[in-house]
Amino acid sequence: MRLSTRGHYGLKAMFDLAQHFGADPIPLKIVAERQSISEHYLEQLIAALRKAGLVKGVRGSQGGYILARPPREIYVGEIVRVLEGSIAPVECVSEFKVAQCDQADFCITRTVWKKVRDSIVQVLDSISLADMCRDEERNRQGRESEQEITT
Amino acid sequence: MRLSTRGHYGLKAMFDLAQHFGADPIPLKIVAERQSISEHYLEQLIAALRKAGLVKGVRGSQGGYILARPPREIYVGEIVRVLEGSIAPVECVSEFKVAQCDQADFCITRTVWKKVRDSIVQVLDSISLADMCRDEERNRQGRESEQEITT
DNA sequence: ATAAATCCATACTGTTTTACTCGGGATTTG
DNA sequence: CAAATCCCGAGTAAAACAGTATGGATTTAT
Repeated sequence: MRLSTRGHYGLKAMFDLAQHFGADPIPLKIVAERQSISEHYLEQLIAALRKAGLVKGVRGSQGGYILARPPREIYVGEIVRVLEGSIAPVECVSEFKVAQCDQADFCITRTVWKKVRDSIVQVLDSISLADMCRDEERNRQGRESEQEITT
Repeated sequence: MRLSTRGHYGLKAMFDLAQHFGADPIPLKIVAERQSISEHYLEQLIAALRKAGLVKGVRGSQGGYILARPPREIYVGEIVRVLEGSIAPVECVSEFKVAQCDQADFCITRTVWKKVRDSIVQVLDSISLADMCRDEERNRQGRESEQEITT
């Protein structure tokens, strides 16, 4: 019941772009370094995200990547779907494909997986990159005030 | 974001044992046939379930497998954990192992995966085999009364 | 105009996991 | 004793994973 590194790294990278969201594009090299991901590998992942319209690439020197929409309009669910495919614990409850299992209508185990899928979707589609940035900010402040107390 | 066939088949088999739960053990051959699973492969899965104390094996002719506890006391989450390991979309939010990621405390993407994990756990740990049998029964009756109307 | 920085694209590769298969031994019942 | 069944360990082909490698296209700075 694992995500591959694609979704894992991809979200890290998108979160990085969200944290540094602004007018200027951010070179992938920087993102890869900050997030400790192989640059070449990350290139493949971001290519998928670009084709899906989640980021824009700016070529040439001083180029880089920039979110195609503001962080508040990009949800984790979108990112995961692009990089991992349909969110579904087993194939017969895929969000996209039609179920080819002949007992689909009767199969009770299937309803279990559907419930799992729906609960995952509910979580992923309710968290935006902006939400994550806000949480990060809160965490950071929490850590800093702890520092003040102990210092 | 997929389950392997281990969890998928394993739940099917356990549900089959629950549906036919009684005094007599059920040969794996029957379960495998009913659920369309390779018998040899299922043997490996049920071995794990037996070692985990979820089913009991009865050797010899007229032998088979039987649930170690009544269906109402066996939850889907247990079965999945035995066959798939800790429920966790990424390793750093495993239920068991300690996180070895050095930025664990700070990493915001990690909190996303934690939320996903918790929502999956909540679903899987709230459905018992008895719940599934009850749903199956309801479904069956629904289909039958539909038949009556249309006939 | 050229060099550097960056994105973009395709192909290749070693390792691990998956989903089995195979062969045989141990135990119980009729 | 024979049949049915559980029990156990090894082997294996194919796919997926997690990258590498190589080089071309485009833009900016000097």
